Amino acid sequence: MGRGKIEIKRIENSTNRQVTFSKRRNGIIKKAREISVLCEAQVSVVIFSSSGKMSEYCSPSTSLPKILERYQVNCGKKIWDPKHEHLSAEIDRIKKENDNMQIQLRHLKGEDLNSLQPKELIPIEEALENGIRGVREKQNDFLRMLKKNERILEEDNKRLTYILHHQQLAMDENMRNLEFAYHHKDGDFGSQMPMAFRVQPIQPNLHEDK
Amino acid sequence: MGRGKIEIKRIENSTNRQVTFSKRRNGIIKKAREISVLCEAQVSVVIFSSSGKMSEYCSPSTSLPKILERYQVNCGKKIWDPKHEHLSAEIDRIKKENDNMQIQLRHLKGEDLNSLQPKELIPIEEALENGIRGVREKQNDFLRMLKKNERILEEDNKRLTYILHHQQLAMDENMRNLEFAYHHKDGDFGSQMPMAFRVQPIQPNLHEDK
DNA sequence: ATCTATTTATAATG
DNA sequence: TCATTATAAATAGAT
Repeated sequence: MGRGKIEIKRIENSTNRQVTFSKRRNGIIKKAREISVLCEAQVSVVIFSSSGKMSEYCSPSTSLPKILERYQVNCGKKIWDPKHEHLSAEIDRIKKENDNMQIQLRHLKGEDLNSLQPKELIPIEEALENGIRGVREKQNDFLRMLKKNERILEEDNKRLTYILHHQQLAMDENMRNLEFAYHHKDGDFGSQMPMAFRVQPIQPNLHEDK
Repeated sequence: MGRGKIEIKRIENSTNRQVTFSKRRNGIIKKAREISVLCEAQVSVVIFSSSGKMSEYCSPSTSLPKILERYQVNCGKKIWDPKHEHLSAEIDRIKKENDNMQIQLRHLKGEDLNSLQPKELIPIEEALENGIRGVREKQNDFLRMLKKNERILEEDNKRLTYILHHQQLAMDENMRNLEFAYHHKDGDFGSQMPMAFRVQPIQPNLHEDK
């Protein structure tokens, strides 16, 4: 139905194929809609283009799950059975894996050792020794880091204290000079110098955080 | 498309409706087959007549479950049945459990410790110490058992050696008596006494087995 | 997208 | 249900 007749075989020209797909897909979906109205049929159409785009039609008053339900009842094919089997197998596989790990864990925790032969204890002992070595190493790393941090902070502290001390001395000197100057001009102006200007050395609690 | 145009609305005449259904159903399925060949599309069509009769088309090289799988992936709608959902949930649960154990195991083996805080190392260390204590205890048990076994075997050995020694003496005594008797009767019959009767003490290698 | 010559589907009929 | 056929609808190819 068109300017020329076409054979029903793959359309090689990709543009043509794409165009034909669009037209015919619309055609099918229109027909599906029509038959469902004209004849009270329940229709489900799902179409994937070669590029993966999906189109769908489903009669009003129903839904894909309902259609599938009827499908299974009707033709006896269990649509989901293969999927179920696959999932069940997967579960078995994972559970087995799980059990093995469970056993390994219990052994490492020193439980259920009665079922083991003396030779089987050796790799477990080695693993535990490796483990404890690793953990202790990490702990030492942390300790070293803390110590180093502490040392740096202490040095900072010392430096700051030193600077503060010298500032203090300088300020005291200034004060004395000011007081001297004002006493010898027009009275004790120096006594109005606010206390806030006096520097207080502080000891921040630097060792506590992180 | 026919002798007359028809409105797209329910066909009231039931015979007519049935006939139209047959024709249009064939038409749709033909079109579905055509588009899937012409355009490499994957198509699934399921049609129920008002009387409940089912017709189906599915592109070659695919199947309803596959189409539905893609459908779900595409539009996100969950159309699988409760059983399926249950299994999926189960898998998720077990996988999570698995991951947790995996992490625990790796930590106990002293791996992946960098992601941990110092405080988190403490329970791991304790678990490892417990574990190694358990393993060493078991090893000591085995050792004690072996020592005990050895002691028992040694005592047995001593006892057996003692008995053998006395049997030897008794047999030597008998031999002498026999030789004496035969020398004084009709010749040296005693020299034909087979050597096999002479008892050899044996030292079975009891410490090696098990 | 839109157009149109032609093919195809199908409504009516037997 | 099947075959025929006149006509509506779909669409291939062109623009």
